[in-house]
Amino acid sequence: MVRPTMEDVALRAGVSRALVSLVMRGSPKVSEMRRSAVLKAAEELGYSPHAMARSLASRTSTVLGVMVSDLHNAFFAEVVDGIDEVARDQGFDIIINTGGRSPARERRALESLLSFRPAGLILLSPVVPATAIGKAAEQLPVVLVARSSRVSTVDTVNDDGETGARLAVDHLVSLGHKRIAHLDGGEGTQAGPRRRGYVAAMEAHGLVPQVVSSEYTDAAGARAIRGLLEDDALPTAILSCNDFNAVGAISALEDAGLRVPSDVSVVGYDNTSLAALRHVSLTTIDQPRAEFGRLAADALLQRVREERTEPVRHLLNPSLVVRNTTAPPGGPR
Amino acid sequence: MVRPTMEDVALRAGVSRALVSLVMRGSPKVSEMRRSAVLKAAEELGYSPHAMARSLASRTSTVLGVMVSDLHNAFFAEVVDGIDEVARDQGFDIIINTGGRSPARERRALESLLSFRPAGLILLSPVVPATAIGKAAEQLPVVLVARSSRVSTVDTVNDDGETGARLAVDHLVSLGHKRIAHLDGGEGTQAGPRRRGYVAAMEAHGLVPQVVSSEYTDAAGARAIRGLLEDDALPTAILSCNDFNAVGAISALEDAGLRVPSDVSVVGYDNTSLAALRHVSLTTIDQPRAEFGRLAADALLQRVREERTEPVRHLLNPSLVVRNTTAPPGGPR
DNA sequence: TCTATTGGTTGGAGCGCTCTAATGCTGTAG
DNA sequence: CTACAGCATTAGAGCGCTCCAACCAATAGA
Repeated sequence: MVRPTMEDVALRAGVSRALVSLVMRGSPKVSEMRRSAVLKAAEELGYSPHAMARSLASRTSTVLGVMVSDLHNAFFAEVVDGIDEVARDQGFDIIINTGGRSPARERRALESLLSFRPAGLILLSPVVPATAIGKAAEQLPVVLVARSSRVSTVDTVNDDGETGARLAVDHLVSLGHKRIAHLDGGEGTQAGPRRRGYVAAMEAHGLVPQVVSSEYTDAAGARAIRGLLEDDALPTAILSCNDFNAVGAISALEDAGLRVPSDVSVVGYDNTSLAALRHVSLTTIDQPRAEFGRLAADALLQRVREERTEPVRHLLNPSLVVRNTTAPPGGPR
Repeated sequence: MVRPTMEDVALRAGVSRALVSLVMRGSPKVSEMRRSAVLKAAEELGYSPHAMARSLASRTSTVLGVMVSDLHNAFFAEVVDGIDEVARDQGFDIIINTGGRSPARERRALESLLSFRPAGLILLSPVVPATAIGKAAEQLPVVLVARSSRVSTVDTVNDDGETGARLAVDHLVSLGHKRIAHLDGGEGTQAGPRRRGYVAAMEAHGLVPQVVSSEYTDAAGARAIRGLLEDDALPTAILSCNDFNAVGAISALEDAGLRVPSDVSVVGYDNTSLAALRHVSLTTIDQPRAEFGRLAADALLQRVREERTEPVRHLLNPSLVVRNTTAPPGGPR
């Protein structure tokens, strides 16, 4: 249970600790003879460098901290894939932590991440107050994904929710829909842009927006539909704030004896794996998630290397994915 | 961008570095006066301890490493919740890393985790070879979740797949089903026990098992059903190897004009959030995921504290969750 | 022959912290 | 008055590593 140190390797290879250090860091100024002797000794002892001691001594770090606000959401998994890809490529490791959507837990997770003194931090849709983010940004480079910031030392990567909502409305209008309601995401991240995009697109088509208050869950989607049914205000098409909400909406529509898409069309947002299930087969808006991760990691590494000081604000274009929950009003011909 | 050190705090509070160290570790042998002076200085400077330096100096760690084989699977998120709960409770932090189901990436993730010299390691359904796990277990306590091991220094936490499959069969039989097929998980983890449990339960009821080769995806579930339809061998009930497979099966059944559960009953396995969606509302087998995490963390911490040396093998009982995809054959009365 | 130069190698300081042993400082007993 | 606890406090070594300056051949240039 006790790992060998550089000293042990040096002793075994008959060289100095400093030389072992050079070999471990792949320095070119080591003779081939010594290098192989050191590597052999390291191999035999099962030695691997102590990341913390290294980073303590070098006053640098090859670790990027990633705070995932919600591990349950597969959305973030794909962003992490993108981050990981770029990080690994550039010789950085990542460590992940999660706050479970609770500000208190997230704060703790942040503290924990910071205590490792990583080279930089990527926060995926954080729920902590902006001040906490600002404080972290004073200590190291920070990149935000799926949350905006005005702090000039913080880079951000977001999708263009307005464009996404417009794509959905355009699609529905092109099918012939005129009465299109939006089930709103309330306080959720990105709910604002999506709502604004929806309203703007409706008005651009000369249609009357109908924003229905809802949330990012399937229960909320179902509830919103039941409300519309009671008020006799059901439109011919629904644009949900996200896929979960859309699936809840579909379920409530079917419960009421209505068919999707013959009677009502439904569009989700996010293109989660859920939407792709044949059983659901939801028309939705796709965000380039892995690209989010890649851009975030790129931006962070630029800051780490001090190649840039002015903030970057990535706004990525979403795209429409047409599946089987949208059709012309009155059903497919 | 430069964080204050203990020295800075000491200077500001007019005490020695050692005293600051005592305060930071909550030692009782510090006068109230000095303590508050130190805390005030720390607060003013925005000081927080350097976890790596601390662990280097103390030769101990308060960090638990968690390797999640697949971040895309929400199953693991709930296990992590359980781990986090226990760890936090006992003053430990967790750092997460992922291997994305690729042995090579996972190996690297493991190395990275080890380089932080955590107090212990929890591996969630790892895909690396047993030898790699054994090697890690020589250096620190290791607990495996959703994967078994015969190494005596490694603890394991698994669900009892045989019992779970039996619960499902019993449920279907009690509804009156006699022809029940199992869509098999192939090489997937836990597929074996589930298959064995299914076969044993069928035989216990005097019924003929029908194992259909499939996989842990919704496409595979659909494919298996299409095969059964072609062969004209469709039973009245299906036990899928997991929820995704079950949803694929349902979708293929509906495509063929059959109704679930009137014509065919379907049972999933895992009780993922997918199963709970009203639109799916899948009868399934629930595993106590958070409990997995809690038990894993408990077991690990026991090893870390050297309270135990003989291995622990937790085998948790799953439970049946009845929703709307099962009914008596011939439809609900 | 003597001095530069080069490339490989090494000792030692120091990163931010913990921990042990020693220190100073009361207060009380002998 | 000295002795000795008992407590709060501190100096200093050391955790495993990096990095700098110094060092030491061996070769090249004068």
